[in-house]
Amino acid sequence: MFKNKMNDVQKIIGCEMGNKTEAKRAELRERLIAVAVAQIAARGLAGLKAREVTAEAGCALGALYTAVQDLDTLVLHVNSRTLARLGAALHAACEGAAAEPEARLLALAAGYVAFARANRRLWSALFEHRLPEGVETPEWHKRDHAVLIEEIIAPLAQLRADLAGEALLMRARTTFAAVHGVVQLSLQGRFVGVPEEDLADEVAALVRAMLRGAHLA
Amino acid sequence: MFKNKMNDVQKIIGCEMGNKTEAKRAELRERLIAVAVAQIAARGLAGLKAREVTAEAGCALGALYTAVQDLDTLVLHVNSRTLARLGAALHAACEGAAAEPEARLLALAAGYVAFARANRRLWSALFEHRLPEGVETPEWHKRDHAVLIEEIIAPLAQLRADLAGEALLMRARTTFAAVHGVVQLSLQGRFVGVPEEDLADEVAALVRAMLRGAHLA
DNA sequence: TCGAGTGATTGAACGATGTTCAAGAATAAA
DNA sequence: TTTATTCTTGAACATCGTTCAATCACTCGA
Repeated sequence: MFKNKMNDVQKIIGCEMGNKTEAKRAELRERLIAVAVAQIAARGLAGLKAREVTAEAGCALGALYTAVQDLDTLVLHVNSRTLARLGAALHAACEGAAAEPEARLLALAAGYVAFARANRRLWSALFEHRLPEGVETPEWHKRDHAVLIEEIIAPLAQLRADLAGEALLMRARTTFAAVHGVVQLSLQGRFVGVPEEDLADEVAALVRAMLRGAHLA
Repeated sequence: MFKNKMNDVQKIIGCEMGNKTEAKRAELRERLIAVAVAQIAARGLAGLKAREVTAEAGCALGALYTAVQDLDTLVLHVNSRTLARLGAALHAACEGAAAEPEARLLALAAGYVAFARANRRLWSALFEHRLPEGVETPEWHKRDHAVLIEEIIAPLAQLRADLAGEALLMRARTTFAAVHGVVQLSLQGRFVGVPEEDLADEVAALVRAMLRGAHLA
């Protein structure tokens, strides 16, 4: 009866699964994610529909639920892709700047603004999306968020030799969150947001103010 | 044929409408808003359902669409109530602080953090809610957002005598947005957010850094 | 007071949506 | 080839917001 039944470990590792099945499943998942990226980029997170994604990916509606767990999980995959691209953009911005920590942090903030403007809907989806209450974000996706603060830490450490470890990490998070807040309210077109044409200047002014303040701490 | 038909102006002013009808309509709207406030406070914005709201308010499902335009419009009314309470809280925080502008801005930020924590879901709804694409926020609701930056302007003007008018307003928006960003990412429990127990301290540190930086501008 | 006219209320119906599932097809192991 | 297992399919289901024809309540002039 259990002759051909894989146990849980084998399922997870997938070592006994046929190559054809495995490959097709992976390819379908890839296609679904690519289509979802396109849909969110074109019509926003709320414009992502299970029926449209599967139709465009060339599979039945139900196939989505074997390729990925959920429509929510599909969004997480899309967000992971976006975070990877954002991470690359921030890394490039940092590398391209002068070595002084002030210049690096200003370049990072400018890079963040540029990426958000150039990838509005995909960037918005990163923070619009909410899992249903009680559902915890899977670990593989949590880790992908690290790119948002990774590049901040080194230049911030140079400016704040008194900070290290947890305290430094915390200040990096706060710095990112402050810049992010200005960008988000502006690009959402909120009443209290800064007009988009002034966004870059205001973010630069904010970063400079934070840096001068930090310097004297 | 048109003997009893009110024209548009009369409709808007409502002077020819019977008192009973008018009163009932207003009372129903009030009840719906109150129930919606309770539902969002209890289960979040996503937990607001037309059928539950109307059932709890004691009216039929369809009545919601004569009392308010939309479920979205009902949320706007809820948000306006929340903004009014938030405005009062910020005003009180400002009044209760010392006269020095630094103390006032720190008190405002602390008041914002306290309100957000004490009214999590209602506060979240202020920024979670999005109107369908292409639908513009009505003017009456836009105005209610002013409370978010009103109290910031005076103390900020004292610190930055070089700023006035549009430039001052813009810097007030940026200051709010920066603080808001830190609070939002933290209370959402995002990976890059500051742990909630450190939120108050981090926000205070951010405000102090921005103030010192602004001082030297 | 009364009757016609107007708008409000009702709840069934509609369309859209995410998700499930039984049946059939495809694949892998024996 | 045979058999067990998994994948695929698309109809069905549950749950939304919203509409609408029928009914009701109210207002106002006569």
